Amino acid sequence: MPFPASCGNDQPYPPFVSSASCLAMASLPYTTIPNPQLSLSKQSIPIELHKQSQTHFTKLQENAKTHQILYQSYFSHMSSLCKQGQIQQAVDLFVEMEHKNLQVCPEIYGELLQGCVYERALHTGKQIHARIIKKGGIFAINEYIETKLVIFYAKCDVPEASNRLFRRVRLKNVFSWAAVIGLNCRMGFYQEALLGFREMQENGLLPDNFVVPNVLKACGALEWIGIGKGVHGYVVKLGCSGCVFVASSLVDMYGKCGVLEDARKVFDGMPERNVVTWNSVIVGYVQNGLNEEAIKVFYEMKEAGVEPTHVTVSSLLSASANLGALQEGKHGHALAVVCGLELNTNLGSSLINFYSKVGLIEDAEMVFSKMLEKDVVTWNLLISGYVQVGEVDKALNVCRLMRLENLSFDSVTLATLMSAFADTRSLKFGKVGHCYCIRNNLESDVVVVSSIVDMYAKCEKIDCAKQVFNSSFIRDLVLWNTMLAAFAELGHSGEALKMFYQMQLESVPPNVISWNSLILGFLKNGQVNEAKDMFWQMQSLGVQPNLVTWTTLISGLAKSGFGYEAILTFQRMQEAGIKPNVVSIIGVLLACINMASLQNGRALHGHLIRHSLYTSIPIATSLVDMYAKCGNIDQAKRVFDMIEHKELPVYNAMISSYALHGQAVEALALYQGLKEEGVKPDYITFTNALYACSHAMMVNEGLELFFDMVSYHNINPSIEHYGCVVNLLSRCGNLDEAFRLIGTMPYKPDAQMLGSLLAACREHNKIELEEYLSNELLKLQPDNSGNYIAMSNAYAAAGRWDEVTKVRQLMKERGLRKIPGCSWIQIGEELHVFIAGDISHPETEKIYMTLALLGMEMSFR
DNA sequence: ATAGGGTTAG
Repeated sequence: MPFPASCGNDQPYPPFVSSASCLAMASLPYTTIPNPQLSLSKQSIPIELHKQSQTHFTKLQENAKTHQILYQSYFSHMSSLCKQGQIQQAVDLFVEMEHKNLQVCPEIYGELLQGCVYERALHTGKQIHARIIKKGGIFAINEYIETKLVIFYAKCDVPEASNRLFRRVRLKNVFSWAAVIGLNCRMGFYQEALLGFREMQENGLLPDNFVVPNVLKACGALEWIGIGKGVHGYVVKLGCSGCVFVASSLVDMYGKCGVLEDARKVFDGMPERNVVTWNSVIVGYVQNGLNEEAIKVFYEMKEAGVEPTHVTVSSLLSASANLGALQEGKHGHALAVVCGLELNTNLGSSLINFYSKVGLIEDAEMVFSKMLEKDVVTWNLLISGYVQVGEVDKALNVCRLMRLENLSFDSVTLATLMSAFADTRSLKFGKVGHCYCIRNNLESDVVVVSSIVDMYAKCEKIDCAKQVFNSSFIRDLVLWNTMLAAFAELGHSGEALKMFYQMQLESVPPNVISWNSLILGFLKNGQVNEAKDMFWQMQSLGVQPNLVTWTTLISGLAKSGFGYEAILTFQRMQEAGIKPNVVSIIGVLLACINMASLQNGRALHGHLIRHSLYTSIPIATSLVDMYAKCGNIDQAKRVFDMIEHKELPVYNAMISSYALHGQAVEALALYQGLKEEGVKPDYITFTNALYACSHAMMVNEGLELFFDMVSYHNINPSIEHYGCVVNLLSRCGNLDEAFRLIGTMPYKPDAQMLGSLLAACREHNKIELEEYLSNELLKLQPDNSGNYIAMSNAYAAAGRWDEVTKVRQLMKERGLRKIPGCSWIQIGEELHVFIAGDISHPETEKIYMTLALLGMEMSFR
């Protein structure tokens, strides 16, 4: 009994009431509904028919002689208006009927309420309800009207009224049950929906294919797979498993519960499928992280010739975004355009998400500007897009625009922003964000709390992080891991271990990430054996190490001086079937550097080429670094030359290599070269180039570089930059110039700078300055015994032997162990030596030997 | 009956 969806003039149509049939109907009891087919759906009423009814109505009104005929004509016209969605006109007509004192029957209220349901006209419906109550009698206690009222309130999303009325109805039918269960589903009261389903069956009513989809939706939302399977069995027994609606709901339910095998089984067994069925499978795969599968099904769907909808494209875009699949996502966008899909908030948001995940932020911006309607999700996605490419300022600007649109931030906005503040170490903004969360009750969201804790941890405020962590009463795995990682990063392995135990006491089982952080904490604290122990423990407890675990171990071993073991671990990782990525390869190259083993480095290079792992620029950059630091600058240059599209990091690595090998001319030539290639140098470039100059004592070139950096590249020099120039100037004997520079720089001179000045003073015989500098240096690093020696030497040089004795005394008092046997200094041809106490001290003996070799005379005091 | 966004480890 399908009713034609379209109603062109060429289509034969059931005749509407003719005047004759109207008269015939007039003799029937007035409860008769003119044409049962017409009550199916409001869209079914064609305009033509409506006009017909209008003419009939006027004609009848003129001719109507009897009360009943008039009533009937009103009724059918009103019913027609209701189904047209013109509820207000219908009500007006009703009022007119009352004025004419026409006797109305309960069905007329039912008809009006149905009209209100179509239009979701809550206010009008309430007025009708009020009239029903006012009328009382059979109108107020009429099961037909009561059921209609239940459905009306249910469809208008007023659960209180709907449930109260529903409880009063003695004879509950499938329709009212369906309405109430549906309402509970829409409101998110899934358990109530399922309880209703049970109660309905207990009352002996058979659920139909209108109720079942809602029940399955509730099962899916609650992830109650047991009940879901039960309903599946029930559906089969009822014989409605062939219904597309029911079967699609089953697919969706299994997908939501994560049982994709069963979802697929239902899907494969379906005799008839529609778009929703296909969409449900695709969505199921995407929501369970099986993005490749989702894309595969999408292509199968295309093959089957099914026209995609918004849902299809949205899901395809999600899968593409998760995989970073550029082609597929762009295909999705093209498809949306070709199919003429309107750019609604969902589709637009999916597009923005896709484009920002693959790094095409301009395309994301374009989609955003084309969208007519935007909601919080849309705005959040644009903000997140900017954060992902590191444009935090732009993200903040979008926040401002969002506020101008009178939209307020939600927990997603804040979590995104906090992660940006964590990445950029912006404590100030982070604090502002935290305050916003407190004011707007966003601290009740665990995700937000995690992002706040992480922000404080990354901004080196571990106490604040811990405080926020402690004040949160919901602690999920991610929050625990955030706190654990914070302690691990600092090398506070004891605290990390405490977190690790405590989370288990609070019934949160650790995952790979927890183990990885624990291992990192030990490695950062130099506890290599403990780290290795944890690596075995996790495996014996059934947690498989992943790429990050192996990489953590490899880099940690390399940094702790266990280069050989790091290389072995790298091999074992591959034996375990894990393919190395950029980070792990860089880690193992670091091992070669720390071992200064050119042999291992070469072998590794060969291995990378044989296994096609030598693909990315970061790896090539590390290779350059490795060859240079292992002593082979020529090989470093060869690797460098082989890189096709050179970017800044590669140049920086090569310049640093030249600097390391004292090849300042080559370093400066490369600096000129990168500028000619249109590459913009950064502060690292200048650090390396300045080191090269200072090493080669190229004063003019060094000063020119410094000038270039400040004037043409707008780079604020760091203390390291100043240090290079100060070193350069002082070593060339231009101490005055060096001190002038120190006077203008916005930093306090650090130990390294003072040390290099001290050395220059020594070289150039500036004894007074040496004394001053060693004093300053000692203030900076009171625990460094080398500084005491420098100071003692300075006093010795000045012949102030009393002061030397005092320094020795001071050292002893402070418990500094490495006390050398003597201080000595050569002034002109004269050598001054101070021997402290033990003359057989190894240091003293060393000096005797040296002096003897130099053929110098010694004067003692 | 089906769709879009955020937090943790190398």
